[in-house]
Amino acid sequence: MPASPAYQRIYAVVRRIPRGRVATYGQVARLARLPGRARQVGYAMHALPSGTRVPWHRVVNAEGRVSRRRVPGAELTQRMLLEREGVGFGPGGKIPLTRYGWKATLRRGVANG
DNA sequence: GCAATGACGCTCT
DNA sequence: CAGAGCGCCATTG
Repeated sequence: MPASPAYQRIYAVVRRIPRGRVATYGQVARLARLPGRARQVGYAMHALPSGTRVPWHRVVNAEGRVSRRRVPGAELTQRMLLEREGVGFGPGGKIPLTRYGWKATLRRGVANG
């Protein structure tokens, strides 16, 4: 069963995250035209199958940290994948979003900075 | 349909 | 900068 349309948009946005950068759940939600549904973004990530091509590991929370998950240790995997792409972690395991944050660019004629 | 859960974010202190 | 509280609402049982 295909994922919900909303999920498809979320995945589409996540796929646009460039390598070596990260986006926040809220950011992805807004880019997916689902403002305020940051939680659902996380839920969509949780619903991803193993072996997916969606770079879910490039999605972190607003604090620039890897969110705690139900399964301990899995967060280390995400961190590993990010470091492998060149994303650096600061003290406290926080990623400086000012440096590695994805500067989102909306398509479809939406003006961007 | 109802109640509980959750890979979150913003505001206030 | 760090911690606590409230709001958000789709998904799940």
